[in-house]
Amino acid sequence: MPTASDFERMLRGASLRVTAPRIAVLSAVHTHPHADTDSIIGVVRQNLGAVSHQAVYDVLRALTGAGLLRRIEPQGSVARYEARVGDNHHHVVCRSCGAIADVDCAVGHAPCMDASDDHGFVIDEAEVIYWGTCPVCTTAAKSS
Amino acid sequence: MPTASDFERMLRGASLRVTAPRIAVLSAVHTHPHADTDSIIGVVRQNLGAVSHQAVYDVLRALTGAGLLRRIEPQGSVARYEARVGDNHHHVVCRSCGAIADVDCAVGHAPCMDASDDHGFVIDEAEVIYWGTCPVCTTAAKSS
DNA sequence: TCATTAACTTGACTCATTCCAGAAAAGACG
DNA sequence: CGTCTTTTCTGGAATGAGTCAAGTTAATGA
Repeated sequence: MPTASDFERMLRGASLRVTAPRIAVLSAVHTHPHADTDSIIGVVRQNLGAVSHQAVYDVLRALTGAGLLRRIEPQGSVARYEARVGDNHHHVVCRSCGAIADVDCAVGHAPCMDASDDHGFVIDEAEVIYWGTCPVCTTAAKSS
Repeated sequence: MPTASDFERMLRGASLRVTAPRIAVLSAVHTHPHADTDSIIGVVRQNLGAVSHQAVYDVLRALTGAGLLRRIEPQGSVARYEARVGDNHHHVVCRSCGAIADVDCAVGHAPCMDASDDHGFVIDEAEVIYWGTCPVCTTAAKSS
């Protein structure tokens, strides 16, 4: 788990100013992967006290733009954030409870990047979302 | 292009009642692939006159649930609908203008279905979105 | 044709996210 | 260390896609 000074280094590395809300948000996303904005606000407030929701939205956007965070928003869900960036990985989402888990890319280095017919598009990223049922919900469904 | 009676047959096949709004929505989505809800409302009203937005939302949900339409919502975009269902295909989205194009699945029958570590999830669908720049925006960027 | 039940209308409402303007703090520089 | 400039934070209002609820209308099937 990165420390506050690690977060500070990350911010400086991205030429972003170092502020308490930013460190708190970074830390919150690291400890709560795939959390939605509201949960992040809650965690940040637990650590810092009063922080406006606007500040958290701003920080999330700034950090996402700087590449320190990644924003994901599966259908039917609000925006969620995660700290794993730069390694091409994807997600499994549970249709029943909305749980999200990370999935490393199945097919090697730059996978799924081959569209059969790209219609002239210049493709720079392939985003994959697996839909299914998580272990908990699968068990619950069987026993009912 | 399917006719009104084709749409009627599709609705009956899904044991849904045949109503003017439903046929109009089906037709609108067929003629305007990847249209958002608002555009669909516009097209439907051009054909039928007054139709409440609620009716269109209801119809879209009913038809999506019945498998006659498919709902897609790329990040940063509102919900969009398309009529191509049942054939595993994906989408390319232009980062610049938001244009969407269909892409047939690159890797054969049930592709991308192999997550390297599924965390115990039972996966039933893999959704792929390619991000890039469409031909129009690529050209525009070059000439500037 | 009539009864039943699903679908549509209207209008208010929710809720994530964004916009705005002023106050505060951070970093740079002398 | 103190001032200046820029960026960030606060608080509140606004936006907009989508939903809820109650009542009316119309499709279906006997």
